[in-house]
Amino acid sequence: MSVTSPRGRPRQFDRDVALGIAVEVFWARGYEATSINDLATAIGIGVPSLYAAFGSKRALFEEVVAEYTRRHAASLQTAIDQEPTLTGAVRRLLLEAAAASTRPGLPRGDLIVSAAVNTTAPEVEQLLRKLRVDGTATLEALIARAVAAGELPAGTDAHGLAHYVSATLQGIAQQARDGADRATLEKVAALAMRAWPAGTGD
Amino acid sequence: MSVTSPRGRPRQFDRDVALGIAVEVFWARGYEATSINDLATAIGIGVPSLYAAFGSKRALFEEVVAEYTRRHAASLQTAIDQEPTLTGAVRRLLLEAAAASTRPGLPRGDLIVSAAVNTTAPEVEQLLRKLRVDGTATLEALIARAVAAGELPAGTDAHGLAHYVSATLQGIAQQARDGADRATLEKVAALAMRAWPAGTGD
DNA sequence: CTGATTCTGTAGTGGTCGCTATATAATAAG
DNA sequence: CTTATTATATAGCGACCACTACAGAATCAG
Repeated sequence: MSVTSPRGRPRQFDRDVALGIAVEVFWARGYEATSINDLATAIGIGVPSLYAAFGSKRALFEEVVAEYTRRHAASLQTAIDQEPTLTGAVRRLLLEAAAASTRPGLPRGDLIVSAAVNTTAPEVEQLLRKLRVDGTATLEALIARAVAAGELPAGTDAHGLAHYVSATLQGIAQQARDGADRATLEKVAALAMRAWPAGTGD
Repeated sequence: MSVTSPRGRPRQFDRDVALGIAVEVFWARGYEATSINDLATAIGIGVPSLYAAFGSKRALFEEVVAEYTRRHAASLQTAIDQEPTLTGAVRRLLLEAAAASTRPGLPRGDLIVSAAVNTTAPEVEQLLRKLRVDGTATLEALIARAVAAGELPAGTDAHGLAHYVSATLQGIAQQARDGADRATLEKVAALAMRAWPAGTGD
């Protein structure tokens, strides 16, 4: 009963599959360098079908960003939920970024970091920038809380430390785009943890 | 005598000034988002004059990259030449990246890092990628030499450490583009040095 | 069946891109 | 002056961009 046939000619492709393909194309080539024609060809449909299903390039990209986050992004929230300490969560976040940025069969790097760096569409650039800045702010709040809770030393600079971790995460994604392999980036992640207040570990 | 008038109608603009303007426009907007028309307008000349002086968009961009490096880039070589230790040179490099990425009146971030991230011109992307990768390789060689010379501990992973420093440099540039101020990025640079083998200092 | 509805393929729209043909303006050489 | 040479401005080239008008195809309800 939940799947009642809608009226009219049925769509000849799976919208979710199409969205997944769009994620990979945008991830690999970026927002501006990906044309509607590229997407339609990769999905295997005509251009008007793509517009009927997703509205516009911008709207599709917004769906792509959400879907990418769901499927592929190393999540700060997941790390927090599953690690007992913030120190462990951050180390895990860095290691997962190294792995996720070099997954065989998937584009390298991070869509949020590199898909809209220098575009003629400022709103798209701003969309990803906001996600990055919000992530840093969330991290800063978590660090401040950990300091207050005594997990991290009093006097820890939450603002600087959050920006340091974000910079390292983005640097790892960039290095992956430039060809660094997973082992190298995991070393980068491990090295980065040496600057963490508690030292090298938990 | 060195400045003899060439034959024909003289050029009505200063080529070096024009190049400097092109550096700032490409630095601010990136390779692909900057049109020939944008450049000609910013310089204050017509499009054919720009082509007569610089050949093509690609050729102009190559000159821009060289000029940018000369005028604005924090130089590893300069840091090496002026600092007695590699440790000091790297710290200086990181701090100068923080400053150079947030200079008032100039575009934020680093042209080499962000001007050609996702383009339809693979050769341009490759040009900047090569500069980044070569920089990392140079750093790795310097670290290996410092280990051999006893400045850094035996067993130091030159490959991982070089990629860590490069990742941090690129992360600093990205954060600057996202709005981080100089003081914050200098804290990031200082934090990054805590992962350096010799500890926090020189 | 008819009629309403929705999707799909063809074939465009106007706009911008990098680049250039052409004519004219400005200089030096003779 | 004339002639050669170089720079400039106008105007436009073909290619691609995001996007869509329109007609036909495929499904529904009745």
